[in-house]
Amino acid sequence: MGKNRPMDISARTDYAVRAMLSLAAAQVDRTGPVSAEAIASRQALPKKFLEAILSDLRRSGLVTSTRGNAGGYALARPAAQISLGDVFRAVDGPLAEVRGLRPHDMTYQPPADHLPTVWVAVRASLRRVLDETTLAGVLAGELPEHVVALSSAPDAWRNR
Amino acid sequence: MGKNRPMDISARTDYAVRAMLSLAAAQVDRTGPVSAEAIASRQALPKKFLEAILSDLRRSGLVTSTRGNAGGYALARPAAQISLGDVFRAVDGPLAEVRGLRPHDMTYQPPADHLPTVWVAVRASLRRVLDETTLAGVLAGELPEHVVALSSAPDAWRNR
DNA sequence: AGTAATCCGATCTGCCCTATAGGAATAGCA
DNA sequence: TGCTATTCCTATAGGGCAGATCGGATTACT
Ligand code: FES
Ligand code: FES
Repeated sequence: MGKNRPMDISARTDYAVRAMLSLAAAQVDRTGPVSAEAIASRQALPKKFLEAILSDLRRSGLVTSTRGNAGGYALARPAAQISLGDVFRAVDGPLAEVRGLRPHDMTYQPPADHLPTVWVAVRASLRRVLDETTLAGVLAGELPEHVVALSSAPDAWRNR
Repeated sequence: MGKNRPMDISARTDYAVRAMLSLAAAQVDRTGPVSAEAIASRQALPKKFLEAILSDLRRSGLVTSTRGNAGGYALARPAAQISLGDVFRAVDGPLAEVRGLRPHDMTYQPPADHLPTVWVAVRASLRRVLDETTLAGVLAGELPEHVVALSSAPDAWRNR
């Protein structure tokens, strides 16, 4: 058995989301830009690694940065207009791939010829959760209805 | 940007599913056990690699094997009672993890404290697709209603 | 000038994915 | 008994990338 899970939320992605949530909180409080150091110490993230991740987020246009004294990072848009899907794509690229290709680019011989439909459904299902959940929503604990429904199902919290 | 996608269906998983579909077809046709060589040549898979994968599937109890002349592999249960989720778990372990841990085992500091709910929803969403799609369903092109709905949405087949 | 940040490139460690090789064990058949 | 086809097991190689850190260059404010 391999060790790479089909769905693996990497440290980089996890850190990126948590950093973005910190920036979202700062946006609400109307305080100025937040330094990497501040985020790192409050969320217990490795500082240098975090710096690299914030660079990715800046290059993707999700955050703005200010250099020099009293500089730091801030969200480029209102937290309600940034989805987790945006963050995922900024640090990891496309949400879902099959052997390094986009799901709909796979071609198969029978009897596997209906597989692309399943792969596309998997990706669509991910998008429904990640593209409709915003930073503001996570911050306030107000998630989309269907996300709440998914997470509150009987054994959604149990292993399988 | 990293290269590991959040959802990455690996070669091993892809091969496993295609091999299982071949065995499902053989089950319908009531022919005997299928050799690794036969599967490999018909689905264009690397034979030795496939052998290792079939070993995983056997250890997980999804397929049975017969050694010696005219031996090969066969599904251990009817194709309608084996889900893609079963196959995924057999070759890759748990469907979804966050930094190597189960989604509900993550603990966060505010303002990230609502994240576990989202992670659990992501996993639940995956389960809804993979655990309810069976080999028989993929073989016949008869997928669950909500899977068809997901895959037939307007831009489900487009990049984003 | 001094200070506090971002920014950039290089580097290190180890793991694990993909794939192959070689042969031992097994089962049917002539 | 020997022949053949096949699973089964162990070992191995190559490459790539995740995770993380260092040192310094650059920028901006006071
Ligand atoms: S490749 Fe089979 S145990 Fe992992
Ligand atoms: S770590 Fe930033 S480009 Fe990948």
